[in-house]
Amino acid sequence: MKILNNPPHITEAESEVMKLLWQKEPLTAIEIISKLKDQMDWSDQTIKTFLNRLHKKKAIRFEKSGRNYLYYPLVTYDEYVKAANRSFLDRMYNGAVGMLFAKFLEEEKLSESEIDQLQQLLEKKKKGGS
Amino acid sequence: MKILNNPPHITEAESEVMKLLWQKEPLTAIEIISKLKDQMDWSDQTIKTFLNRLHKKKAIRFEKSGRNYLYYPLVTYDEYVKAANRSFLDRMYNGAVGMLFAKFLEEEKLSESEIDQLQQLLEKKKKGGS
DNA sequence: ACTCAACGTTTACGGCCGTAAACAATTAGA
DNA sequence: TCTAATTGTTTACGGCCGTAAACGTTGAGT
Repeated sequence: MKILNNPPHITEAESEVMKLLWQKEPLTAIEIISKLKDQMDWSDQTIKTFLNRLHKKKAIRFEKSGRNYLYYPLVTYDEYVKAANRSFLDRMYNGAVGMLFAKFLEEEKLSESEIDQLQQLLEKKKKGGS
Repeated sequence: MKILNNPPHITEAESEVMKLLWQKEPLTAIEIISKLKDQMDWSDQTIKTFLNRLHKKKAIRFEKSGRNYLYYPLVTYDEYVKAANRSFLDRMYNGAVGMLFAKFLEEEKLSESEIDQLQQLLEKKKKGGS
């Protein structure tokens, strides 16, 4: 019995709206619009479009409380990241996580402490590995 | 003095053409078209379009040798993967490799041997870290 | 010299995405 | 009750992408 369907696809611009909602929920339209207007240099109309599209694809919902509309995310950050990761992993590495790690390790410089952290994560994974 | 510009953006469909060329170079148009026709169920025209677009964006080049056209990649697989990785890393994790690793480790199951392999890679990185 | 096949080039078209204007509805306050 | 502000909805438009038809060129063989 499958309950959770795949989260809807959230585009990069739309994700800016979601990021706000993942930080604090709910937000009013004014809050969302004014913040993104600054940060992203978007017009109000543009932001309204994204809110509308996100609503249509059921990534957010809103309630009206008097004159204010309150926005809530319906897709969690984790669902979003997970879906994006999966899709990238499949596209680029045919699902082979090992390959992905190897490539990133080869390309990106990691500080010693980052490496230590990863080693600890791997150790934990080895034991409790869920 | 900058010599290498960023590689052009190669879309998913286009990458199917590139994959062939990364396996064996050069290839003739017939080879490319007939292979993708089967594998991808694309029409000849579609494949020609991709060849053309890839050429326009300088991801491939071709030579005419008599009646045959020979295709060569201009973008290497490594450049392609590297650019895609960078772009994904920036988009999703703001460039923080550590975060990316943590998320993938959390989500994907790794076999014990894969974990061992990664640990070795990390060890090597720690010492010789290029 | 002419024709057919092998290729490249141009044009097209619907869908998604970033961007935004214009229109509609509703409600708090004058 | 009228108005202005707040917010949602509809429509638009150019660019990229997947998909493909139509057209043009050139060279090998007749």
